[in-house]
Amino acid sequence: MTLAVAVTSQYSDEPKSGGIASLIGRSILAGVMSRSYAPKQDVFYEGDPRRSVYQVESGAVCLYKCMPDGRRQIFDFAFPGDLIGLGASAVYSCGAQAIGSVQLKSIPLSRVYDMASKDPELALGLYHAISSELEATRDLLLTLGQRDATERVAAFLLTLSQRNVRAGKSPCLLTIPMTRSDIGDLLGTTIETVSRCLTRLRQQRLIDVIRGSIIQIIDIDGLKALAGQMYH
Amino acid sequence: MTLAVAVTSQYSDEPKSGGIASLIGRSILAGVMSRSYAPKQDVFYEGDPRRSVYQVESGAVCLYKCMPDGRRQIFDFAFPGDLIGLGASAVYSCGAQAIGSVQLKSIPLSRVYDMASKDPELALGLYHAISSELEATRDLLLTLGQRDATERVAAFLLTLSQRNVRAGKSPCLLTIPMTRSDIGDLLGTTIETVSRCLTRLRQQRLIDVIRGSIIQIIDIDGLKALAGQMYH
DNA sequence: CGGAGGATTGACCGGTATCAATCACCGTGG
DNA sequence: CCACGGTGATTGATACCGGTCAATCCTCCG
Repeated sequence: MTLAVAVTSQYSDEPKSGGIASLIGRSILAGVMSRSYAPKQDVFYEGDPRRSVYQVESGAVCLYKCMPDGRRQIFDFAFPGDLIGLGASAVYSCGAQAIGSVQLKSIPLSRVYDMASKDPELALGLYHAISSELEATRDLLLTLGQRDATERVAAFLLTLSQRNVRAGKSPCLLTIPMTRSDIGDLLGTTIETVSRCLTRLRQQRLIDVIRGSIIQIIDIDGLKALAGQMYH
Repeated sequence: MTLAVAVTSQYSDEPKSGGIASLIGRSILAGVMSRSYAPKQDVFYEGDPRRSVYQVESGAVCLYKCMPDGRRQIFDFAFPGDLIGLGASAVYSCGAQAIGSVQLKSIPLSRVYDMASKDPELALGLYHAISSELEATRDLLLTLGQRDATERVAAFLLTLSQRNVRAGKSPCLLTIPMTRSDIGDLLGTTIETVSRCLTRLRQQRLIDVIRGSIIQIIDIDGLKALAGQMYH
């Protein structure tokens, strides 16, 4: 059995950075104190020198990039266990901002690379972590390029559902920590459209909006069908 | 000087896989025979077991994913020197198809991983290669999520321009190997809209469409301004 | 020269952005 | 404990960008 197969089977089912996160967690992040961030507080800005990698302990962080005129595109939300800040270039290629109150562990990138240069398994772990991010980003790209507004919202809810499953929680009871504006900036639409799509999904008896920030999925298969499958 | 800095400075300016490509090229791909692919021929399909990594010798390849109903999202075009097929999961997460006639070198992934498991520098090189892909994908995501049709086409032309520069060619004389349909599937619009935006850019004296597949950029700064900067 | 595929242009329509008003939720202070 | 205020969410009316359908044009080859 080659390392390729071993590595692949180890990480292929990780939606995001779970595999490498635990790897780094075991070898490096263990014992590191976590720091608190207030809602809306920036963890790092796009263009800052890339000094640290962070692991979310609690709360949610969004990764985004802004255009000169203020338009904002969110690339992903990071939840407990996820790593943020990995990348090849010398500066962060996107900013990171706390959604609510957040706790993060941080580790100097130089130390990560230092260890990775002596430990091929760790280096390949970094490779796999970024690969997973790339796949998730491509999925979102497919969503923005090909799906209409309702399908986008459905797809978004399904990724939240999958994250719940990964975290050992119910796939159908979603707590939404981010605002409609954040969702809009992720899906390339507006607050109003997100809201309208949610009511449409509610009217179709696919979901139930318990309290704005709490959404219950009633018909997850119907939701998957609407989003265009691909969520096996 | 830590390895982190060394590695960063070595790769940070590579828009895509140039750094790792040359690294792999030197160590592995040297001497490998290249194989020809006919226009529209598939290199690999989404879902195929991930066995090989390819380097484009000549021509252009598109990476894409299709939805059940036939909608297609192109993630990127690969040009000579670019690597395709890297990734963490056991199967290809997207398909690859030749745009015109194409020549590719291929190398078994197992061999790459085999070497990477003994050579941390190579492993970190894979990490950097994927990181660059991620950054390019995020840029496209920003384009699809936030820019209108004309801005998207402008941004697309500018990335082609940058690739030209990277290949040592003129930044303002673009040869477009892909069809309008391909461009539309990259930008999340239709053939007609792409065409209309090109004529609009022509009317604004920003470009000149020499012959459908040959476009001259007249005012590259104007084009950058229209796309919303970010192309320093 | 003629045919075929791709590109352009036009007419029309629908989905989504925009602008605006109302509503719901939650923390604060009376 | 309740009234109040502020922020975020929902809903409605309207405009417009871009998708769709259709016709014509261009370019490349046979």
